[in-house]
Amino acid sequence: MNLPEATNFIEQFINEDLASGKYESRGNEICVRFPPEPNGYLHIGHVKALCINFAVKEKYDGKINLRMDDTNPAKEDYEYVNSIIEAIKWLGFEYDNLFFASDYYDKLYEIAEKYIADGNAYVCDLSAEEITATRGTLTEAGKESPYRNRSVEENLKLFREMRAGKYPDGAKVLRAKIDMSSPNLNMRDPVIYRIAHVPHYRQGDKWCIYPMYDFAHPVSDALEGITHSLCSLEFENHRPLYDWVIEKAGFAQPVPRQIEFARLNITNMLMSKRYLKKLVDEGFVSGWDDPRMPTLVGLKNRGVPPMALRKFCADVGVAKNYGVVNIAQLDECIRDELNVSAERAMAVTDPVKLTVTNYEGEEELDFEINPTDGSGKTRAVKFTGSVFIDRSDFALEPPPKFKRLFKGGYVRLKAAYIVRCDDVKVGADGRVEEIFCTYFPETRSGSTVKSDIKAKGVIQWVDCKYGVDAEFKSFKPLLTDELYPDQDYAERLNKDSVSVAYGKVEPYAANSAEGKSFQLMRTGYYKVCPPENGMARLSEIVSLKDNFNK
RNA sequence: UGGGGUGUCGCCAAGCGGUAAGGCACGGGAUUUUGAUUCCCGCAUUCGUAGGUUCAAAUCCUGCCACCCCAGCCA
Repeated sequence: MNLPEATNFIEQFINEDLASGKYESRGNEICVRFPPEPNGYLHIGHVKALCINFAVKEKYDGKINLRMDDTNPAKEDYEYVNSIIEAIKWLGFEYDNLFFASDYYDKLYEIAEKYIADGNAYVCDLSAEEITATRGTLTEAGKESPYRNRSVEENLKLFREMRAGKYPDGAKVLRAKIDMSSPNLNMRDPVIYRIAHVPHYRQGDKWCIYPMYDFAHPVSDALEGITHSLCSLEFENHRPLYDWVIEKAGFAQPVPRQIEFARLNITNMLMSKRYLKKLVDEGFVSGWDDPRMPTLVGLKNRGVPPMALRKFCADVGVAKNYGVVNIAQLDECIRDELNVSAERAMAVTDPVKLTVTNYEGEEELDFEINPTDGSGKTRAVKFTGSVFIDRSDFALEPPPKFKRLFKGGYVRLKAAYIVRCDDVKVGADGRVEEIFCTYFPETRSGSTVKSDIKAKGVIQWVDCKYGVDAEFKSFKPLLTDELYPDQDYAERLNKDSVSVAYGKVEPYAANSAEGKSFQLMRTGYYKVCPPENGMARLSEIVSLKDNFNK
């Protein structure tokens, strides 16, 4: 199932809770949730959270909810919720329920009134700037708001008026009454409701006050009966508030427990929604699904198999250390998946003509579709004795250990014959223009005839008569020097991030369905794109390992 | 300088008092009609650091050092 095994410390907490008998009243059912805010597309960083949560669900035979954490109407939209649902489906995950925090607005409001009634919340008239100014600093306590001790009646009246739309944005907020001198800034009377005369994509104009994350999230978890609320490290400081909110709301035991883990970082991969959105908005990429994007649609569009992403997360594991995984590890997972699933095809990205001078006519040869899947299946490849080979497969002056072709040398044309290079036509500029060879009929691929002729290497080729013109596009990753570049990042990210080569490819690959992936031998894994003016087009998913050029 | 976290191989990461898993990367070898794959083999006497407790410590205690997070009416 490709689920992370290393959920170790998370499992430890869950096991503790289970052992304590905390969940006996609920049949010991473990319930988790994946709570994205629908304000952007899911990216590879989210896959980690998804994998961890689904691993827990699987391990404990529990339940998992997908919950849209949509409490900020200014940023959210259906476009995003749909994309999130599709991305999760693409990864092959099946959640038990789809919920929306916005469906809890009534309940949330009710709890807010309870807070007021219990003296745990108050309406504050301070401006945002004033609240910031009175919050104190890391080392100094904050000052209590002059509105902190309003009566329950007044608070209730004011809060209801806020809801009724009597006040403009920013005029008032509802604050939790906790401790202005807490060393944890999150406990210094955090705002839990703000006024925003902004229509909500699902609730329309029903509300003009919206709950804040710190209030809505714990309550949502509790309402759904979540037992373990897994989130990233930056919420550690919020945990006391998380617990406070649930306790004061009066939820019955067992209440959810928040557990934090380190989020995923990958070298050379930008993982901040904010920057990704900027790349899209400013047109540096074609969209959220641009193949250079680390979004799931981007990765999908590039041709990355979903299971490669899952395996990657499983390999990387879960911990609380801040870490940056080398992208080589991701690439390896992608190759690993494609190695057994992608058919092989021959292509040359820098063609040089090779003529077999003693060959006449044409024939069909058997070409193994995928030597690693154990099927042994072959397909036919036409050969006319006149082919293109890659420039890098021939050397005027072969370097040591060179296994490919050079004058006087022997090499096997993959799936065909061993040939010997007799002559080379070199242009005035020193470039090889054509290679002339002799072939040996008894060395035909698959032949049982014994032959003393041996070749050290095998090279690929595309027949001159049948080969198809092709464009090979490669995407370099969106490079960053640091994780969150301050400026010029978009220019740098975009610079040279696409490169194109033109060459020849077998008609088999050229005529394959769009989206099919091939391993272009000794080059990389490529995805078939729709052809344009008679030219086949393939785009790189990930390059192959190359021990020679290293 | 307050609080909350984290420090184990180049990069992730197990380990929870009994003498350092695994993956990626790297190096070497074997097989190979992809210099791919596969397959072997190697790769931390050492766990941020300094002390202490113990027959025994990466694991317990103490001090120190480094890095990350927190002062949104974002999530």
